[in-house]
Amino acid sequence: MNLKNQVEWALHCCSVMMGLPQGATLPAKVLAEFHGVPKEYLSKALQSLSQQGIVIGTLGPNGGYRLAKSPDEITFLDIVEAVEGKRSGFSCAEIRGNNPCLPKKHKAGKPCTIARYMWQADEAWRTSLRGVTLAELGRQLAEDVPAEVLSKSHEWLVARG
Amino acid sequence: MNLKNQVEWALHCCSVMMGLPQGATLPAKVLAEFHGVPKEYLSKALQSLSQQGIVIGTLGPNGGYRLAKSPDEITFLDIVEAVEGKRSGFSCAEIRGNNPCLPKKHKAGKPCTIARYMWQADEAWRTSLRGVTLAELGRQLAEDVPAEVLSKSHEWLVARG
DNA sequence: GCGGAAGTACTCGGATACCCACTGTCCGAGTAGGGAGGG
DNA sequence: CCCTCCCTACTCGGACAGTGGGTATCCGAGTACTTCCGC
Repeated sequence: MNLKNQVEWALHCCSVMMGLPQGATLPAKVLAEFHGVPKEYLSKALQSLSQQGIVIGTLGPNGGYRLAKSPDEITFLDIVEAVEGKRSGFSCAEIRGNNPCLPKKHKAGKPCTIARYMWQADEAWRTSLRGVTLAELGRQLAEDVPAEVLSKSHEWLVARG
Repeated sequence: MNLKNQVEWALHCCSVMMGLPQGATLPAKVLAEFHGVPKEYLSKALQSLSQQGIVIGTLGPNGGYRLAKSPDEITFLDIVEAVEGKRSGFSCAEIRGNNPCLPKKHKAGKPCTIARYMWQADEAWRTSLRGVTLAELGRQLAEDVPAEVLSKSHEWLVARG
């Protein structure tokens, strides 16, 4: 049940886009170089983010991506769902319906009890992700990463953006 | 990031094994018939449960599987982890290490900030699953499923076990 | 009639093919900027 | 000198192969029951 690598890449990309000056953009090529991942493949993740309205892609020279919303309006869940899809990790195949003792009358009452518990856990996962915004990530990064590295990275990105 | 079908099957199998008389066993063949799934493949899930000490497999005629512990000592998490593995769904590839602005000195301090948040969500998921025991599932099933269906299923299984 | 041993049928357990989705890559559509030419 | 038009180069966006894990299946190892034979 591994999440795709794209999820990790998308999160890191949003993280660096957060530090951009207002209106500035970063091309996928630069983001890929910065993270050491294949450019063409990373662009697929960015496309997903673009389709979900999390980032905005601009064409032409000096084009690229930038965040579509304020960092405190973008949660981890938004990014994860954009790349990974919104449906639950647990899919109920309704195998209880194969029970030979079940009357033909398709009761179709509540959803499967087991699935409910699994979805409940899934919701706990989503709630946890929903509680973390990009702004929060930015504050935490400022604590974890040396200021020098942050500023040098910032310059490196702006110079190439 | 879908979970395997095996997880669903394993949960359902544990659910029906819970109702067995003390010491009685259910062969994989019967469990497969009851749930309408391929026997040979289901047995792989049961093997995983067996290796984790959740169920006990008995060989020979009248052999089969039975729970290894009391239903209130078995959680959803035990079953899910037995089939799906214990490692987190999010794997950090440490792409932050590819940052060209990073000094050569490998700081290797805290783990990646982004990964920490993802693992935190993963832990919330596990905590939710850890809070549901088979006994709890049994109580909920007694509410959701008509008593007639439960008793007929019970008879059907005991007759073939 | 009783005990023991061999045979048998049934079970689990691991080893073996198949297939879809994630991974990785490519090329085309579209646009913004720059330069050349004319007024 | 300034405006307009065209061209180029760069960007994103969708379409195309390769590979690993999940899915499905098979056959062998091992055991408990049954049955048969000898005592």
